[in-house]
Amino acid sequence: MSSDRIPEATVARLPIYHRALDQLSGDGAETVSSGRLAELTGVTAAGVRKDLSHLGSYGTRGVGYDVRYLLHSIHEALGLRQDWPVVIVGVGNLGQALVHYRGFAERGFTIVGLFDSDPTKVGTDVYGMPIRPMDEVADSLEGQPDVIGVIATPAEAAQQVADLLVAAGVVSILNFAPALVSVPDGVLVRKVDLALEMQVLTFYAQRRDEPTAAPRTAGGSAP
Amino acid sequence: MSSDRIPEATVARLPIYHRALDQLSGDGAETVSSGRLAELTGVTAAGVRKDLSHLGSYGTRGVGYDVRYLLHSIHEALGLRQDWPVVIVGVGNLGQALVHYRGFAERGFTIVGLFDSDPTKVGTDVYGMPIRPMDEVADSLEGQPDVIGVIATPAEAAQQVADLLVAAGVVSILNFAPALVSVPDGVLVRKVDLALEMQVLTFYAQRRDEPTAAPRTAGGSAP
DNA sequence: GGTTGTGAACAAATTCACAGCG
DNA sequence: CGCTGTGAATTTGTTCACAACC
Repeated sequence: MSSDRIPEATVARLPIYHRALDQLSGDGAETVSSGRLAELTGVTAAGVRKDLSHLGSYGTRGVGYDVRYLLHSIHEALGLRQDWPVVIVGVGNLGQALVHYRGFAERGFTIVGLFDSDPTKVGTDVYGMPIRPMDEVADSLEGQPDVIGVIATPAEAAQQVADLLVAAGVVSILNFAPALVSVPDGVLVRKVDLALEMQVLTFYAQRRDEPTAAPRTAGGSAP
Repeated sequence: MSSDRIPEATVARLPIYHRALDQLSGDGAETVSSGRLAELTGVTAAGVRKDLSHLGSYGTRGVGYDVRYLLHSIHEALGLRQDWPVVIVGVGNLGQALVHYRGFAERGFTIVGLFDSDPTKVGTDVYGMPIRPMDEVADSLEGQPDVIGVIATPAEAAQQVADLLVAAGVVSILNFAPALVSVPDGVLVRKVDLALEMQVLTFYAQRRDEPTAAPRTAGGSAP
């Protein structure tokens, strides 16, 4: 159903479909079946159909989905029509990796500011962008709506940085620091924890040969 | 129940409890209640109790959980008693970020090899570790059991690298490339997608002021 | 008193299976 | 005939509420 609210689990898979469709589109494919999308994404065919049905994007029975139309629908649904300004706080290796990350620019994320508390970093450039001191965060966002703040600092600084970002008017935060940050209502936070997935992996790895539990060839948000 | 299989959702939260307990332990706390753990992790108190009940780790009614004992239990459950050797393939910014990542060494992950296909990188050092050519992956893992392979290459190379790792005997893979990799049965794969969470964020961000769906202050695996 | 452990109720997500349609 | 869309069944996960216990 098109008008229903899209389930969280489905939302988490939309970027995966988006990527697959992007590739299919680049390869010149006109249509794609749920079965083929299943292969490309690791979701089951029925799962693909259910997910897509929430978008209201109609496929054609006996044929499949129109690649360009579906890509467009998901693009819109994810809010990727507009460009999203991003500020990155903490320009260590992870921060730099994010600056260089191709996927960002490709998907409409524009980095508008880099900030770090380390005075030896402030003033230097990363990819032509100057690293600025923390106390300039608020000023630099003056008048910019819908800015996404990225926390790429050590865990200890995370809450402080989150407070700073919120004070500067940021309403969406992606937190790479391995720490829980609390924010006022109305501010969205999502977190990515590099070590967490590794630890989940060891949980299943050590049980690999035991007769017990069936693990999974699953990914962070796959099958 | 101690003997039941631990639900996947619970497993995904164990590292979060582990971190909170690590901190509590460092602060000298002897016991902790499910309510306090809830505050520290963003899980509900009842959720904490249910999760911990799967470990069979008994708390004490009226008192709470013994911090050190619980930390130990989770440590064991996650398989962190042993040291896990890790090879990183792809030493771009992300690969380097992983090499520098404090959390890794702290949790018993030891990087035993860095590999890259770029000849200008091969031979150079990162943090005292030499970057080696791809064709040495198999040799370098000779006789090493339980190695975890990390894919930190661009998407195009991911499948190829996965094949290489599997051929070298790796049975657990953490994939940071935004691509699905397929592996034989018995090989575990988990994936982390840096851009995915950002796109999920924009999905909810654009709906922020609409009268519709209630978003979430949720994180990748939180409330 | 405070806090755990858990069955029972509820909600969300996945899988099945098939009718419906091009 | 092939493939979508979807109700129904199933599984998985979360929340509630309270008895059991220190």
